[in-house]
Amino acid sequence: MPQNDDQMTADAQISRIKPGRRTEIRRENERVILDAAEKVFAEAGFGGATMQLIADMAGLPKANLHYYFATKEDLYRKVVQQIFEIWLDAAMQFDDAPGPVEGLGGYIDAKMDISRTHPYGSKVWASEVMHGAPVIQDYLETTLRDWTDGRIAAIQRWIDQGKMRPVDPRHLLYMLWATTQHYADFGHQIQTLNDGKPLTDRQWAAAKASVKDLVLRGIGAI
Amino acid sequence: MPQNDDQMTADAQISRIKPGRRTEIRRENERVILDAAEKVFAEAGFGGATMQLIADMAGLPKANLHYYFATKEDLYRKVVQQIFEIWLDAAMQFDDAPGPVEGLGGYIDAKMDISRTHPYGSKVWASEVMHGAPVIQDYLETTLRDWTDGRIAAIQRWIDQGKMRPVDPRHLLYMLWATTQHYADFGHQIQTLNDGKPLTDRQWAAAKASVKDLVLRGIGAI
DNA sequence: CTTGCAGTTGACCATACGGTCAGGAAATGA
DNA sequence: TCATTTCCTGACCGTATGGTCAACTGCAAG
Repeated sequence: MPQNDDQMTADAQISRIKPGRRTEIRRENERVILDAAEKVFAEAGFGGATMQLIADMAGLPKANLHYYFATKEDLYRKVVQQIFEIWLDAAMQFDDAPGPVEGLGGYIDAKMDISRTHPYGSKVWASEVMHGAPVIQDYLETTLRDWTDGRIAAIQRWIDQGKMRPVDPRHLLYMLWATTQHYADFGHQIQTLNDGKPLTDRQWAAAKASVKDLVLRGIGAI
Repeated sequence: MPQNDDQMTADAQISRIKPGRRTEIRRENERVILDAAEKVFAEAGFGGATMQLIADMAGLPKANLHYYFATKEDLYRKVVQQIFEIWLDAAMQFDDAPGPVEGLGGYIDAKMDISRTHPYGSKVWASEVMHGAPVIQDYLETTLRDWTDGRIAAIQRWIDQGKMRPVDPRHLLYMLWATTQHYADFGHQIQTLNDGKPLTDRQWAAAKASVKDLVLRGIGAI
């Protein structure tokens, strides 16, 4: 979002905004390309995606993509990294929560929201992992592993404090990931089973409520 | 690698077995090709898979694949259909079960077993759905929809009979699919978080037990 | 205005891919 | 044995893809 402090009639003055025209162009184009790439990679897979398709969707000549991103792999890598960061941000919900109802409930809410707002990203992530994580293996082994260990400890603490039943924290986490991401990754199947129509706001709310209810009852936190 | 199953010794005698040599050759080769294709499609996606790769994995010349399967799409379609049938067979567990503990518990067991024995098939299915189900859309709209409606009715019956809490049967089904298939589709991630080693028999048993426990407690059937 | 650099793009290239085909090998039936 | 059908496969082809490049445009500093 560019800041338009004084929106005057002539754009000659407006063009002289803070971040500099050059940087602005670069940022905007990278944004457009990354968004197009995310969608195409999600819908066609890495192998099925073509630079031409991404270029068409971004409304730019193919050669221009290669000016901003050296190779197809490079572009793909940036897309996956971007998703990973969004995905990790949702994990914040977990921290400084007094108990499982707030911690896990908030985490489910956040992840369900991401499944709705970033379905393409979730699919790219899923596809990447399914293919053996060729470009994010190091993330899995460092960041994700550390994060997972930390949350398992947090859950174990809640168990020790008697705030929930003694369930295996690891498999509980897997269930959260699987269930919340399912609404993005298998969104097409869900839509087909919903008479071909996307879930309404009300249906999304019901989905969130169902997931939270099932999980929180399952761990005996309600 | 040329096929040299039985060299000169038993060749003449054994070749006169029941189903006819021709049919036998055809069946065996189709089997080998389908298995190789399932693995390659799962690991590389439809777009990333090449007929040459599948041929190499099957130990046959590429032209031979096109003798048995006209096009790449045709081969892919057969792979997906094969998976769909295995997947539907597991659904039998659901039928004529007196209550949710046997019905849902048995279904979870069956689907977890499939996730372990047919991880490639599960991934191909997931990939197909994520890409908008270009070749199995009709299956989703007919067979899968009918099956889903039937199971929802069965679950609702259990609810009406007071055998479980009143949860939304549809979202419960989604949770079962998501959770069980996660162990196949995200198997690489799970393995990475398990110190890079595949789950042992004991760990798989623990996973099954955790999933069943969480779900059956969640629906109040235990 | 001049110079220089970031951004833009049509045309082009080497490669790899899905698919074809002709002709040979092996099995089957009479 | 011979004729016919099925099976096998190296060589080949048109196309599409990722990537390159040289020429061009336009912004911005001196």
